[in-house]
Amino acid sequence: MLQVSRIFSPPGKLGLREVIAPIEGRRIRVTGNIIKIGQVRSMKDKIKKVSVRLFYKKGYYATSMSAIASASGIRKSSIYYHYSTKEEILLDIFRTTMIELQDLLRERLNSSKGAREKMQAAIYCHIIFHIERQKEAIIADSELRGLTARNYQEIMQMRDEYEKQIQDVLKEGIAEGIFVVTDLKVISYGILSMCTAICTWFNSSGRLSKEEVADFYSDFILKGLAKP
Amino acid sequence: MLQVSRIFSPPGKLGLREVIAPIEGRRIRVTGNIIKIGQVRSMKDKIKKVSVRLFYKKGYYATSMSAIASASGIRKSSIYYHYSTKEEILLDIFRTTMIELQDLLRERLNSSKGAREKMQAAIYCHIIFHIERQKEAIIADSELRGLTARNYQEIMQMRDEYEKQIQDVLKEGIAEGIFVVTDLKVISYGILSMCTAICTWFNSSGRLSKEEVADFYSDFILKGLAKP
DNA sequence: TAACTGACCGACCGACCGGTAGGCAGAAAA
DNA sequence: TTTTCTGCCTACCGGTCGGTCGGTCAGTTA
Repeated sequence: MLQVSRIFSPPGKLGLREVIAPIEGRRIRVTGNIIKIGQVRSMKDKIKKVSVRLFYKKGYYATSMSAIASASGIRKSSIYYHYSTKEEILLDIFRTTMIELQDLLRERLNSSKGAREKMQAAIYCHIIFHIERQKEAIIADSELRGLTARNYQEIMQMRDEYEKQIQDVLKEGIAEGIFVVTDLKVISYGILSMCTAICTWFNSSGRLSKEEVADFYSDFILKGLAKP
Repeated sequence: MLQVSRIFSPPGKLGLREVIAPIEGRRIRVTGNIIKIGQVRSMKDKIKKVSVRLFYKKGYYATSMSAIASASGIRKSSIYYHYSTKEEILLDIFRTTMIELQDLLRERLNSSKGAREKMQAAIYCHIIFHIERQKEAIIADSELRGLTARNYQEIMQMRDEYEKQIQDVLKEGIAEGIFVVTDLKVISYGILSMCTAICTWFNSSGRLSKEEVADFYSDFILKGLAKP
C-alpha cells in the first residue's frame, strides 16, 4: 500500500498538475522500500537532467535557477539543497560527460589492435557519443565560459588528456609507417573538431543514421592520413 | 585651431582619463572639417568594436550594456541613440562578418580555375579569415542563440548560401572525376567545421603561422577528397 | 538671431537575477 | 517517545539587467 505523503497534499498555491509533476521520477519510500518511478533516481538527478535540457536549449547564462526549479517541479531555493551554486550544476554535467567519454574511448582503444583499427575506433566512438549525448556534448563544447578558473582548469585538463590519446594513436600510425601527419597537434584538433561539430547539425530523424555518418567521416579521415 | 567642445569639460563625475578616452576614435568637427583620430570613424563603430571585444571575451549574455558603454567611454543610455536594442549590436556584427566572409570567398573562387584550385582557395580563405577575424568568427559561431527568430533566419540563410558555394566546388570536383565524396552535405560540414574551429585554438604568437596551418589543412582535406 | 538637429547625459523603471534565512512535515534514529 | 535528519517550502535580500525618458548643449542652418 502506498502511504500517501505530504507530496500529495497541495503545499501552498500549487495546482494539481504542479503537484503531480514532481512525483514522476522521484524516490517514494514505502515503509523502507524504495519505488522508482520513471528513469530519474533522485531529485538531484532530475535537476541535472532538466538543466541539461535547458542549458542546451537556451544556454547556461540565459537559463535561470527558477526556470530549472519549475521544470524540476520544485522551488528555486530547494535546488540549493542539492547544489550549492548554479555553476556546480554545470560542473557536474561537465564532469560526468567528460568521464563517460574518456572511459568509452579508453575501453575501445584497449580492445583494438594497430593504429588503423584504433583510429577507426576512436572516430567511431567519439562520433556516436556526440550524437547519442547531443545535449551534453554541445554544453561541454560551448559553455566552458560558465566555469570559474579552478573548475575551468580541471575540465581543460580532462580535455587535454582526451586529446593526448588521439595524438598517441596518430604517433603509433606514424611509427607503423601507415600515417603521414604534417603536424600532430594541428591534425588532431582538425579530426576532433570535425567529429565534435556533428552534434550541432545531426538530426536523428534525418536522412542518415549515426553509423553512416561515422563511416563517412572515418573513411574521409583515414584517407587523409594514409601514406600514399 | 581646435575649438574645444563640451567633450573636454568634465561632465558629471567623470575623471580625466574617462573624459579623454572617448575622444580617441571620434569625429571632431573643426569649423566644417572632420578630423579622424585613431581607426574608428564614429561612435557607432567604436561601440561595435568594443562589443566585439567583450562578446568574444565574456559572451553575449554575460556582457551588459553598461559594460559596453563604459568601455566605449559613454553612458549606457547613449548607446540607444546608435542601436535600438542590444540584439541589434549583435546582428550588426553578424551581418558585416558574414558579408565580408561571403564576398571574400566569392572573389577567390571567381579567380580560380578547376575544382582542385577552387577547393584550395576556399579552404585557404576560410581559414585565414577565421584567424585574422578571430573574435568576430567566434561570435558568429557561438552566439546565434542571441538572435531572435527573424534575425536568426536571416543569418542562417547567409550561412546556407556560403555552405552551398563549398558544396558546388565539391560537385565540380566529382564531375571532373578528381574527387570522391561519400555524402556531399556531410563532407562539406566536416570540412567547414574543422576549418572554423581553428579560430578557437589558434595563437598568433604560437609555433605556427596561419599560412602553415592553412597549408596543413588544405593538404589533409584534398587528400581525403582525392580519387585514388 | 532664432530654430533646429545630432549626440550625449542622469535618473529612473519594472523585472529578474543568484542566493539566503528560517521553518516545517515526515521518516529514521535514539 | 523524543530527538535528529532529510528534503522541501515561503519569504526575502541586495544587486543588476535591458531599456526609457526628459532634458542639455554645441554646432548648423535659415
